[in-house]
Amino acid sequence: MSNNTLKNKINKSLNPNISVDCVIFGFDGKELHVLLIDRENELKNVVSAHALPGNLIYDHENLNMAAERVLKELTGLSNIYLEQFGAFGEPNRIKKKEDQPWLKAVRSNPNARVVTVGYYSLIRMSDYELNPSSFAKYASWIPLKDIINLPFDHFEILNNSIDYLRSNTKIRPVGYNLLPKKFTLNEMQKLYEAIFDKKIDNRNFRRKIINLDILDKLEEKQEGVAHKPANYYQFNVEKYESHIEKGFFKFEF
Amino acid sequence: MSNNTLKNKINKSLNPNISVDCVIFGFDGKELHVLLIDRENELKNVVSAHALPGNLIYDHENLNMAAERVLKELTGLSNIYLEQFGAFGEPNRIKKKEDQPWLKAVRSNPNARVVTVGYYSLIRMSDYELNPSSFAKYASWIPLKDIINLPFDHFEILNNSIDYLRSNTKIRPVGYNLLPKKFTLNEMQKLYEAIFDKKIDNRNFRRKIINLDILDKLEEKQEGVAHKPANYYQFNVEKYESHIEKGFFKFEF
DNA sequence: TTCATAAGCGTTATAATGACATTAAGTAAA
DNA sequence: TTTACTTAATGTCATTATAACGCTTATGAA
Repeated sequence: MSNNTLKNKINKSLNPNISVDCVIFGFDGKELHVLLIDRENELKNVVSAHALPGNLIYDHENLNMAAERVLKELTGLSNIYLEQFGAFGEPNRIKKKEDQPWLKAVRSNPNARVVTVGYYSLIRMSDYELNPSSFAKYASWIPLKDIINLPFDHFEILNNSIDYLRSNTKIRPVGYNLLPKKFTLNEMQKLYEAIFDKKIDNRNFRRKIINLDILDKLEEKQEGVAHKPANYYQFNVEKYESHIEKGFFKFEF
Repeated sequence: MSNNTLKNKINKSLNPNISVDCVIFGFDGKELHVLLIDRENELKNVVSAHALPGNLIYDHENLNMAAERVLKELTGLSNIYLEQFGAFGEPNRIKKKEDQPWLKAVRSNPNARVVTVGYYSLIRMSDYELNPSSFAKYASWIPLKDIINLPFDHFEILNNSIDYLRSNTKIRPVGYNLLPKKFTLNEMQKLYEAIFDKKIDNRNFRRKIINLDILDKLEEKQEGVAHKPANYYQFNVEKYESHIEKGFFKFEF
């Protein structure tokens, strides 16, 4: 084996100690959902069938690339903007007894100590529902409120990601990756209500979001609805980006 | 070797793939400083003598523990509250040519791919100046503005930590770990000015910080100063904690 | 005594906030 | 064609937060 071939081989190898886990949030217009993989495909009778999509990284890829790859491999999703929100490194984080069978089934080195880096993303649920890849059947949207435990430290990771999402949402606008291209202000408000899990006054929400000056009001209105049709809006990407660049602004209710 | 001894040996081993790096900020009343280690002690003629204190983690410790240990080993500092601000995992982050001699000098596996987790802390500079441990001579406070490059990706890590510190400071009060136990409002203002690198109106600063209701005004005043002596304040830990618990508040100028 | 220095206080005009109720525009059903 | 139903959309007001601004005070030093 030449030096080069060896090098390639090394570079393509999974690093036994570092993984990424992805928390993918979706919004169906009513509540937040999380995309979880169904481990029954790999092992019957696992204690908790669902888990965050995650896996070891390759030595030749950076953490973002790894998160994107792993997400694609496990759910079929690609071209997703992922944001890192924390590293999780308790030495016993994957040592729980009930998690061992699954680890042994999928890892060549199931006893290695693994530090994982958490990534999260907000996506349009419809994108995933409409374009299932061959892998898609192994993952599904679970309403956030129905998730009461997860294997490993995934439940802790999930809770961390929610905190992060909320913090983030308070200091920059959210929804560009989560709402449809065209959306009504009420749809956007519903999203904020879902994220913060509380009712928001509609007049104040509108005033505030309009004053941010990151949305363009379109000519188009809803059609075929049995009530006053709502105006469609879309993000003005330029203003939106510059707003995020410029930094913080308060966005609380 | 018994199974147990083997286990202990494994548990006590450095993980070749995961490190922590610490960005320790200090404040001397005027400007922010960063605690950097001096690598000349380990290798003469390194391109950049200074580096962030950091090293590989042990398999038996979690990331926080590792950061605390590494910091202690390299600088003598202990009992420091460290906060994670990000993971850095570019595959080539420690592959720069000029960094290789040092790596070869200090690492048993200098070619391993290492993902590092960044921690930062704010401490009273005087604590470190007054209590140098035997290791202390290998580290020193460098004014932030004088740091123009660092080995590996440490400069990027440093810049990330500054962003994080600023973001953090905008949404929660800072200074509990950075200011002396007793401090004047002007000292606190100077700290905020150092963090944001801008002048703040003193009347508005006072109003805002007082309204937060996290400080206790002490009876004590400055003594021996050639001007009106300032009142000392201290953090009211209970109110301070509950403020942080409760969550966000805007603190901008 | 006065000088230099930083401390500490207060007002005002403007902007942002939260609380609150009614009208408008469309479809569906009677 | 009228009425009912549903969600969209708008405005005011009292309160609070903000930014901008200048003067007085307490002390040690000269």
